[in-house]
Amino acid sequence: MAGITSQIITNAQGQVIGTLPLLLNPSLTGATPTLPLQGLQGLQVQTVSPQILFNNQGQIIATVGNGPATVAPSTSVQPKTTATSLLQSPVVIAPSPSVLKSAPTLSSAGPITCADVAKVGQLVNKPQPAVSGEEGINLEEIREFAKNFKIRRLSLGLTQTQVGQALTATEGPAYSQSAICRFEKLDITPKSAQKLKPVLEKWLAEAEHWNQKGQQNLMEFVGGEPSKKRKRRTSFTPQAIEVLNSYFEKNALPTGQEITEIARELNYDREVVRVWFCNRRQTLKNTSKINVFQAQQ
DNA sequence: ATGCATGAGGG
DNA sequence: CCTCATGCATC
Repeated sequence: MAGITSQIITNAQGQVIGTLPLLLNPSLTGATPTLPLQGLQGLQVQTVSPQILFNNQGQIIATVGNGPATVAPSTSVQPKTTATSLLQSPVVIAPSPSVLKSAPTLSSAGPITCADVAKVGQLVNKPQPAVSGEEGINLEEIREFAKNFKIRRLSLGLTQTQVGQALTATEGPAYSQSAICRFEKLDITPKSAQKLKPVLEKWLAEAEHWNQKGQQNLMEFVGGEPSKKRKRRTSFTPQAIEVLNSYFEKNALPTGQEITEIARELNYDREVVRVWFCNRRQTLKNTSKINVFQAQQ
């Protein structure tokens, strides 16, 4: 059809609303992700350009502007992409050797920065204290990946739940649908996001690889096991929530005795009230961190 | 997508 | 007990 080289489709807000499946490039079989992309943040783009986005199940999950204006003939119109640039040739980056097998089982997720990758020759002390501690995480990189992850996940026709199940089935860190959701929304602390990123990146690379060999390989992988049961979630009444919130505003960290009193007043289990405060504080923090990412929907 | 629950780690 | 990272359960 059209041999136009299109890339990520973004809207005026800089949000990605569509992309192209990268299954049509013959030369990239497993060397696409986990690439040491430096200045370029466009690992999501390849060549080709269908106007319909469909997953490996043959389902159409999105249409890339079914109008005659989205994909202009020779005008690679670029609405307002904030970061992603389209300076990418049809050829893939490089046959990254063994970058695919990394085991970030725990923290210490090396804050590999663009600069570091560029100097893989010597690998000396990193003169970059910028990436350290709590607020030294590569936020924009994570943000970029989160956005990408979702697009590619959808291209594979997988739901957050399936990814979670697959992640649990595979070796390595396991995560749930909740985690996937929160990651995509960046409704987590930068630290968590940084830890999750390599895991998802690796998994996604493999998933795309299997997808090329046949969707069945991919699907058999997405198994899923039943799960354990747990205490039923307490549901506070709107009134109780109001009272709790008012207390929280006055004091987000009530003492044990105060908690006891509040619990008695509302007639809820003391432990439940205590946990409510804990969660409230945590939610507040995570919500605040979002501003750091400043990229919510 | 989000609320409450769980558990590990730290004091 | 708290914080934090996560997840089951539920909206």
